[in-house]
Formats: sequence, C-alpha cells, structure tokens
Amino acid sequence: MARTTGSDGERTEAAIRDAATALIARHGYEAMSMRQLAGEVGVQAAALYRYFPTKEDLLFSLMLEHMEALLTAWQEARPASTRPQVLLSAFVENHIAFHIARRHSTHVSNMELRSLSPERLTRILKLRTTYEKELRTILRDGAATDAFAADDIELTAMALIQMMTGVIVWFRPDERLSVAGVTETYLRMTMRLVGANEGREENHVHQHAEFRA
Amino acid sequence: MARTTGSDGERTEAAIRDAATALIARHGYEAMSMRQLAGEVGVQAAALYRYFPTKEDLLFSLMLEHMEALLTAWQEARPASTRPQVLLSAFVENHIAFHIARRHSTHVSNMELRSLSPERLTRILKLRTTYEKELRTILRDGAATDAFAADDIELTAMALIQMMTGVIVWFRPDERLSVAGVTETYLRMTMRLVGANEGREENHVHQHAEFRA
DNA sequence: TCATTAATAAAACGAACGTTCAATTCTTTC
DNA sequence: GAAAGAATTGAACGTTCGTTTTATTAATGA
Repeated sequence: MARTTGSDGERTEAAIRDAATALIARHGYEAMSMRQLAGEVGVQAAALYRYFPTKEDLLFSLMLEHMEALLTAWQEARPASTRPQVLLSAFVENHIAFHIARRHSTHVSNMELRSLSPERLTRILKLRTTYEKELRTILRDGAATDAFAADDIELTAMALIQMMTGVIVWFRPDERLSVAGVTETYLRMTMRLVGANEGREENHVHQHAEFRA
Repeated sequence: MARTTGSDGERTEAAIRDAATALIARHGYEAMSMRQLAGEVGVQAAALYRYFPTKEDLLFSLMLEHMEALLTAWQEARPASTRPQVLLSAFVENHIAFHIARRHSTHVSNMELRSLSPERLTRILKLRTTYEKELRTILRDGAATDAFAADDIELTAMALIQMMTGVIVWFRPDERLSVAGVTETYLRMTMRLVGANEGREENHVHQHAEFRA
C-alpha cells in the first residue's frame, strides 16, 4: 500500500514533532527508536524520512525551535520600563511560564545536548548564551543603580536560571499549587536572593504569559 | 587467550565503575555501549558480565552508591548545633562540595533515572527524598523560630537544591573561581533567599569538606 | 480525464547492540 | 607440583537499530 486517505504533509510533520518531543522527554533521545516514534504518529518509519533526513536532524530541529521560541517570548514579554526590579520580575514570570508550558521541549533542549554534532551544539549554546545575557544585563544594571545587592553577576544569573528552570522537574499542574502561586513564591525568593531594594516593588508586571503546550 | 597476568577482580570492578560513571556522564546511559566501556577499561566486553549481570545492574549500582555516599557525607558533616543558620550553612557547604567533587556520578544519578526499572527507581527516589527531607526540616525549624522568613518550605527546598546542584553544570575547576569562592557566594545567596535573620550569622561552619572524585 | 506530484507502505540493508558460552590461562592453595 | 578456583578471551546468538529503495496510492492541476 501507499499514500493513505486524508494524509497531509503539514499535519504529519507537526504530529512527528509533538510525538518526538514527548517521547524524547520521557525516554531520552537514544532510547527513542524511529519505529517507536512512527508508531506513536500512526505511520511507518520510512515516512519520517520525508520530513527529517536523519534522527539527529529531527532532534536539532526541535531544539532550535525551542530556543527561538524562548527568545521570542522574552522579546514580547519584556516591559518598556528600564527599572531593574520591573525587568527582573518580568523575566522571572516569563521564564517560569514558558518553561512550565513547554516542559517537554525544555527537557529535550537541556538534556540531549550531547547528542548534537559539535557545530549544532555550538549553534544551540549560542542561543542559550544570548538568552542568559539578557538576565545578566538586568542584574548588572540593578547592581549599578543599587537596586540590587547581588555581588557576583555571573553566579547570580546561573543560580537564578537553574532555580527557575528546576521547576519543571517537580511541578505538575492540578496539584496544591497553581502556576501563578509558584511564580509568586519564586518572585519573592528571587527578589530576596538579589537583595532587591524594598520600597517601590509593587508595580510588578502581573500579566502572566500564556503558551501553548 | 584467557586470564591476563596481573588481573585482579577488585581492581577491575573499580575500573569499570569509574569508566562507566565518566562515560555515562559524558554520552548518556543509552549511548554508552558495553563494548565501548570494555575498551575504556582495557578488557573484552564479556569480562564486564563477571561483575555486573546486566547493563542496568551496573547503572543501578552506580546510583545507589552515589545516593548512599551523599547521605553519609551529610551525616558526618552535620554540626552538633541546633541553630538553623548553622545547620543551613553546613548543608549548603556540604552539598556544593560533594556535588562538585562527584559531578560525574551526580550527572548519572540525576539524568538517567528513566533507565531504571520501576522498583529500582522507587528505591533511588526514596533515598533522594530522605536527603531532601533533611533540608526541609532545617527550613521548617528556621521558620518556626523566626530565624528564616521563608514562607513555602517545599518550594524553598526545591529551589535551593536545584540552584546548588546546578553548579555542576557550569562550574569547572581552574577558572577564575575556586570551590571556596563559589561556596561563599552561594551561602550569601542562600541566606538572603530564605530571609535569614541578620546579626548572629558569623559562626558558619567553615571547614570545607573534601571528597575524592 | 489524465498526467503529475505528494505522501506513504513494505521490505530490505548492513551495522551495532546486550548478552551467552566454551575454552584458556593465570593465581592460589595444599 | 598438581588441583582448584578466579579472571578473562574470542566467537557467536538473536534482536534491534537508523536508513534506503522501490512500488503504490491519494490528491492536485490543466
């Protein structure tokens, strides 16, 4: 047999991406076989190769989309204000919202870097560095204007990112905690951690971003 | 050919464990083949099966040793004092020192849980929970005595652990930062994050633990 | 309606995988 | 110095892997 009724290239590719993200997040890139992925999509393994030349191309495509979506999300969420407290609050809220909404692709992008070729690894890491630089800039401005008391900018940035991204390891929806509740607590912890000046902190950006899973 | 001159069971097993920890940390459990491991040890693949019945038995053994070593390290590092600030300082110092010294096995224990059978996964997670409970107890006592201002104990504990363990992702020795320097900065960030009472914080435990890699 | 193209199935490829087994040699013990 | 045990080799087993090739059908456009 061959082409099946109702088959559509775009739909199939999207289904492959979604299924691959979920499978890799759950079992790992090496542990996921192309046959298993094809079975999840409801297609034969050979059909996958119409959309992705190799398994690694598929992985790289997922990671690239993830990193670009993260940068885009922050560009759109970034407030006009230049006040460090406002910027940092927005960064924390966006980071947590994005990573919870896309925890599967976050897992893929964070845990499967070693399966990329050197050139592709560099490409992804460059995007990651670009994102982290945003946070470092906020922290540096805050320290320069005495809005924050944080001493080592690099360490503070890494600590914050690890802390925030770590949410996806244990957080599950439908528990005692909502996304908004977790974000609120993490905002308080962040502000204390960087030694934010008390006083005029009340105008946080409180429009919680929404992302599709 | 068969038994080689100078061969020794204990030495071979130790060599297997070390090589496996490094290989799994670098390439992942699924990506490491038994032949590759054997090559690293300087032995034929079949020889591995004298020490570990299956590949998964090897992984589980590495993880079990890691978690038990972590708990033992904390038991020995835990100060006699009951003051929350002192206990938390000691916990942070021990955690960072241990995880930097054993970053390879930390990677294995944190990233390869999905390759364990359900029963073994439960066994490892139970040890992890035991360890995390130590931190939660410290935080709870600190909050009860107003030594800390942390509100949500569970979230604070998870945030701190993610933040501290995250050090192994980016920290490399021989850089601008020493283990002691990183620990110092993380201690300050931790104390601010939990809203530790200023004043009598000076008697931290400052005997940095040493672990073998 | 008929050629063209897009989308898939089915089968096969060689390579690599975890693991087993029999044979062989070193080491220890008496 | 011979017997017993420990340590390892080399070859092989069946399975699964990523990928390729070829054939076949569904949708599309003139």
